Amino acid sequence: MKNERVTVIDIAKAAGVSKSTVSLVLQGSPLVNDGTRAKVTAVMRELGYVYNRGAANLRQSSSKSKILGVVVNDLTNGFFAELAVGVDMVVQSAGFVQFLSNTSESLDRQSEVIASMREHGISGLILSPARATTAADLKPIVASGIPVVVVVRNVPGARVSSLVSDNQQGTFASVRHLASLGHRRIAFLGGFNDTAVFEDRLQGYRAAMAAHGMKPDDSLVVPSAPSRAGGVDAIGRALAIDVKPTAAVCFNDAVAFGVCDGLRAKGLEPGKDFAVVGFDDVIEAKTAVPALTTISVDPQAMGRRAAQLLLKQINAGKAEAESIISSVRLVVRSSCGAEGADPSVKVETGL
Amino acid sequence: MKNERVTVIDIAKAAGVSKSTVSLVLQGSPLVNDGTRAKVTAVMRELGYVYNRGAANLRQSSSKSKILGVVVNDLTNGFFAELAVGVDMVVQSAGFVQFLSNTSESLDRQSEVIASMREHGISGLILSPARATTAADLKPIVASGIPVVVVVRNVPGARVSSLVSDNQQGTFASVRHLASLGHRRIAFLGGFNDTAVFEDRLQGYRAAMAAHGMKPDDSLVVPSAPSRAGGVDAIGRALAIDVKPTAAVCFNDAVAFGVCDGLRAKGLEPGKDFAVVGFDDVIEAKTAVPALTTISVDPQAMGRRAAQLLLKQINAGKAEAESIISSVRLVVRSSCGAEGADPSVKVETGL
DNA sequence: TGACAACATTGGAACGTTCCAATTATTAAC
DNA sequence: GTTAATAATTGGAACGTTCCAATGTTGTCA
Repeated sequence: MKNERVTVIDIAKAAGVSKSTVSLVLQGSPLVNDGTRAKVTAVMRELGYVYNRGAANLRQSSSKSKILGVVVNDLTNGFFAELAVGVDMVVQSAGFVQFLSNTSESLDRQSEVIASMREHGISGLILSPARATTAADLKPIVASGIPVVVVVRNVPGARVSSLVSDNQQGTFASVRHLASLGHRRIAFLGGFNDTAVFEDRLQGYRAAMAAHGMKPDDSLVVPSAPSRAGGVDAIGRALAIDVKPTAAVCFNDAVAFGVCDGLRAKGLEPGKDFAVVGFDDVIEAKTAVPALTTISVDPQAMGRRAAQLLLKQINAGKAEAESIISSVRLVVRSSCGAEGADPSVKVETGL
Repeated sequence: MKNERVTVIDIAKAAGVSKSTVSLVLQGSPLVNDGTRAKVTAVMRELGYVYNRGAANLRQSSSKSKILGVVVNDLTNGFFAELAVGVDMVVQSAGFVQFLSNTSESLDRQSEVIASMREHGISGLILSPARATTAADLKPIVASGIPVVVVVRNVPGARVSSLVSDNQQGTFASVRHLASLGHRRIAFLGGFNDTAVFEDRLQGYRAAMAAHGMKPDDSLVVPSAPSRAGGVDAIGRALAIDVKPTAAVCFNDAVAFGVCDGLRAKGLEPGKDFAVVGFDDVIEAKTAVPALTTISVDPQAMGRRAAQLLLKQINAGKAEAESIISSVRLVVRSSCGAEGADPSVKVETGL
């Protein structure tokens, strides 16, 4: 009972039909008589038959393996865990199963796991790329014709589909909200200024500043590491300029928390003496003191959407690259000093 | 370049050897001449050959598929995401790849994903079982001889290996710590009293109470839903008894947060007027106000350990069931009213 | 020169499935 | 009662690899 696999031939013998008929039953073909189908399925159950997809894949085109690859850059980050759960939902209900691997931002690991997944015959890949991933890194898998959907971070120049959140819209909404509260000196704090995400968020900030009649002032833009420590640093520098800001749009929530720390260290109360807005809506944003006003991106919905897009491409048989920008919404809490003050600026999430 | 797979035969032709030799190279056999090996690998690189593990698995014993299954009950919970990352680390460095699926506590989904993974030929399974999983649910996969390691929650009666955290030791340490701070009336709050985990934690609590000369008093044990709302409820009932407790060991961190809420609602300040200890050390425990004193279980280390155990069993070829209890440690913060007061009670994590 | 290792290489069968073309059984039509 | 059409079933080749037994190639020694 332990060593011997039950195969389609064993079933055939026991049911008194040929292996071809069993195969037909397995695929739910309408060609086979209802009586035989019933007998065959009964025998399968009785003998404890387990379908061997490996063997099936060998014969069929590899795009029918019913395996997806999911590669994320940091699974310890709640954002990506949620994303993975979203993917998992639609993957499961489509009868697929997913390889999931973590790269910890390492390009080498990323290449390795993608290669390994290819050997196992994935029919598509969802990738949240490690930092500094280039189109060249994706070349092999793209050339093989396996559909790829890149999420969260774009890979410029790669001929793959992408699904990123609307960074510009996000910071635009943040600035608009702060402006509606009367702020005129609004800083943009944190983030490495050599990344595409930074560029997008900064652009949304600048557009909104212009749209609300504030003249551009680059001394208000203070990059830093996209971390809590970076936030402390950035607010320190921002408060050292001539005409001090009264509010800040931060690169992400981690920076925003750091900004709050830095403000308190200078005797200022975030949400009261200075308005702070984050980006991401991490779990702590809700429970922190003060609760953080931020841009929410609903990673789980993004995961679902990415999986749907990928499955569509797999079924279509050809990878027509498609770019989707997923909308975001402003969540007003207390760190901006106006809890629930301006619900009109909410941008609804798409999907 | 898109449709045609490069096979071992193509390599053989191009390199002027037989497919058998190419296969030998693939397996790193010492039989093959260094010159030929070099030529073959060169040709493989040149033609962009991708090893087809599916075909290989067909020929080999299925325990060499280099695929592991990982099934968790709730990936949105940071605890399990960390666990998965731990598993991923050792899985990757062993050259394996993992299927990862989420069951959302659904037994049906759990059965489905395990069946699906079996069809894909996993050589082992790490399972964090959905609530109410029984030995019968695991029967098919256990009978097939595939090694299974159950983590976090035990499945009584199943002949599988298990790795759970030391629940008894955890609550024992909590009580000891509270006793060292002078508390005599210590309650045990929250948790469904029909689960094995509840039983374990309660037992540790009782043992410690006895060990520190406090007589058993079941009115101090107040079960509830293992959630924030359950905690509010439990502390309400606990404060209604004759001789009120002055401290509580909570079933988990969620309950502990609820207990803090409930205390404040009654005008009591947690950490000052009443000592609270949690269990799990979720991320928010550090940042909450007051920061939660709790029992930390290091899920990532648990994941690594589970994966190592499973790989060991796969390599051994036979599944000798093995039970490991992973030690935990008390993290003293401010909710117990004694930040850093008693470092001597720390229990070091194993591994 | 022949015998014997040691080393390299090889053809073919096997793994469990799908797919195709071919076959048989059943019914319908004239 | 023959033919045509439909329905149900079937054997065998194929998928890309591994493994086994067999073969070829050297070199060494008597």
